[in-house]
Amino acid sequence: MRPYSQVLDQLRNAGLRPTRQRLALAKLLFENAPRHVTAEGLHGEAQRAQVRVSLATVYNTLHQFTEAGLLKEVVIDANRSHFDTTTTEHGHFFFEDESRLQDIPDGQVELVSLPDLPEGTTVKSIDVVVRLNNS
Amino acid sequence: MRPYSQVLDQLRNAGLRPTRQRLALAKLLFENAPRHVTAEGLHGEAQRAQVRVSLATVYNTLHQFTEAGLLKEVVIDANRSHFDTTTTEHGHFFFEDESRLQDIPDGQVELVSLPDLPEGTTVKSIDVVVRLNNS
DNA sequence: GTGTTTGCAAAGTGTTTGCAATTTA
DNA sequence: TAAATTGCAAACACTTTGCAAACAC
Repeated sequence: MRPYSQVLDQLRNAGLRPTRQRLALAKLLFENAPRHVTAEGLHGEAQRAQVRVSLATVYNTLHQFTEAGLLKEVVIDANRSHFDTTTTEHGHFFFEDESRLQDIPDGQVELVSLPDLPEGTTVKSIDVVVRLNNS
Repeated sequence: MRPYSQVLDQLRNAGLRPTRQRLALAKLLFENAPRHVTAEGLHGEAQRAQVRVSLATVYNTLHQFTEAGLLKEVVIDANRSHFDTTTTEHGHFFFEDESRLQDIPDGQVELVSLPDLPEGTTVKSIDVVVRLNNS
């Protein structure tokens, strides 16, 4: 839950100018958070909301927001990149038939323990995905 | 651990003719199992082993083997498809800096419990990925 | 022989990039 | 007005596909 009002500050802190496009995309993303988007999907939404923004800019913006810590990229789907407004650690359901992502409520997918790490490595993230089929 | 000798039978059972290309790829895959490959990587290996096989055939073969249950596709990397000779449930380390995959030993990444599933769904698989950075 | 498989090259898909025009500070 | 950002179209990387030739049974 990241109030949209904080977003402007976070853009500034990340050295990102609050352009019309970024603000519009941030609004779509964070006023409806928590949520998951693909570039294509967010672009379509923007168009439907009468926001003129190119697909290239949507891609750039998603990556910039990710670098700024506003989003987390979720690698789950061989065909498409997904982004999540929730950046804290949590698991995902992935509906294979619809290529749709859904958060697993906190506390429902804890690991028994952290595995022994290979020498000279640090954990970047731990991703738990429960892949689901209909029926 | 799937002995290479079983592979011929499994190809037959899957209705796949044991062609020169399939046998050669199966040999590379299962004589060195457990292991992880990408299409590009396996193709390179085949060439180095003097096996003439096209990249298109490598792709086709990897998918056919996956459908036949000989391999499991691991979606972990936004840029490339990875395949694993171990088809039973287990976690993975992913070395982000090298785009390399490694199995987590059995028992080191168990979940405390299965989360409540959304209505009308069944679990296809549960994927646990520990993403690692060097140092 | 008949149906399957292969390899090539072309097409496809999602994503990134170069650069001129535009916008922001 | 200097630097950042956008949008377009082209380029890209990986993957899939159509089809004629080669192969398996």
